[in-house]
Amino acid sequence: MTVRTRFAPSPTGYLHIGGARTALYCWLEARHRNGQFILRIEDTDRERSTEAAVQAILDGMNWLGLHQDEGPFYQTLRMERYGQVAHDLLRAGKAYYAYETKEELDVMRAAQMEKGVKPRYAGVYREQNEPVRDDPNRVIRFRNPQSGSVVFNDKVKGRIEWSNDELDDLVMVRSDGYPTYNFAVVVDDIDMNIGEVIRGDDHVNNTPRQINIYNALGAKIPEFAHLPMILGSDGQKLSKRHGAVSVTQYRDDGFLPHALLNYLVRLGWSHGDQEIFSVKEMIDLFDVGNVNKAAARFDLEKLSWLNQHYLKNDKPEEIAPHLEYQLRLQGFDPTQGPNPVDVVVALRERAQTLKEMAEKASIWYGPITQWDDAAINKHLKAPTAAAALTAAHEQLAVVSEWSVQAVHKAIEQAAASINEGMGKVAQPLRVAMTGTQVSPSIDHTVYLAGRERALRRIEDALAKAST
RNA sequence: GCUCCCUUCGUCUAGUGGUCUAGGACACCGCCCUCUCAAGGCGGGAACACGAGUUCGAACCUCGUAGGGAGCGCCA
Repeated sequence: MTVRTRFAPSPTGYLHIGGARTALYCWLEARHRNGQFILRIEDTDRERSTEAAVQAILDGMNWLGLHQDEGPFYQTLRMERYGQVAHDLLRAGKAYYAYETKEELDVMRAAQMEKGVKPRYAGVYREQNEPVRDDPNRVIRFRNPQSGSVVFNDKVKGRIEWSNDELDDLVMVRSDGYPTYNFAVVVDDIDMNIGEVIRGDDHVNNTPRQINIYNALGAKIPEFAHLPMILGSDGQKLSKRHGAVSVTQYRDDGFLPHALLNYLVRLGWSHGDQEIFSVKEMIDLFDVGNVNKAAARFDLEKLSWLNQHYLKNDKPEEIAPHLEYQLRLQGFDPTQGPNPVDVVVALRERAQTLKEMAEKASIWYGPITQWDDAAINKHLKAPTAAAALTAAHEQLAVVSEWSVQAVHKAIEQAAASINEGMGKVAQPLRVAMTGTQVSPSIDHTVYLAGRERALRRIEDALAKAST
């Protein structure tokens, strides 16, 4: 028997880090157990759901490569079905109509809070058996059992027991005819044959009431796995202040999807001491039963480390398209400079993100915009600078085939010709090429500039050196 | 207020009664390498929230305390 899991976001905003991890775990669990992964959009809250949010979620999932086997299904397209199930429950006496106004309910709750008891529905309609009547306040409530308790074995939290007298008669169908979350999920999960419900642990409290609905419907109860939250680096709830926003923001900040996936899979789950996981390894090794119970903090530095790990270890040809995306994002034309593959090779040990890489690469795709005065004074105005630059210019001008090796050799010869070490030539040259004293190895730095641009920059530097 | 959940280095975690003077990774510090910056190599400091109990023996089991979180909607 195969397992079906689902990711069921409500489209009220972008796909954030917590949601992405939930999606990843659902996807991994389905793949690991050879099952199906279903995507469902929970859009019954018409006030807050937007089409743009749906698109943002789809974009995020797509970028991460978490492709669903079925869906996306939209709850608003299943209205008829919810109505039908609600009426079945009504007919069976397991649900009833109630007519309190929101104000009446508020008063009820406030009074209970004041008395120090847990606020629960305590209206009259449960017992009154009121027939259907036309009333703008008419809702359908679930007749929750009043005694006994609900027990379930959460795959991450363990055994959880909930007394039924903690639960009240929740609204299943609102006065506007739309189903509420707790009712719609159960109907959907039954209809979609979801065998394992994996979601954030803010839903543990809802689980007992949902189990009661499963029972009322005579349906098989799925397995549950409630994932702990992801906190910001300060231990507080994730919010915009942490910069931890939509997953596509991580794309634009220069992270590789695989790096984010690897980071997320290790946040709350582990396999011994292993830190690096290919997607295949994740699928093979992941088991939602091994997920930690405690919330974890999001650590951008570790994500960055992983990102650089993949920058260094993936094939440069695979990284290059991502770098091109960044270059364009920063307003550069990747065709007006060196092959991005070569840039990746030169910079991958010097940048943790593609954004950083593109910033450092800007000098090869456009003019030097930042001149470091200290660098000019120290290296271009050094006593040997002019001679070194002139020698380099001579040697580079006659290199027959422009390659990293040939450039390296030319610079060596330039140094030899003026009886100086590499440093005396490399540093002025570096400033000439970049405007700063920091860059990749000098041969790569010159090579990537291209011969014409390199020679021109040496001439410009010579001019600067003499002023 | 009530209910439920959580607690190992700064952070992510290993650990399921003896092999733990608690292991790995990120970060941090030092050294080496070096044309700059990195990357890399080597080394270092750093944790079982607290208190009782069970046991020959507890990071691991039980209870309590403290701290943190979630929920108590015609939101999801």
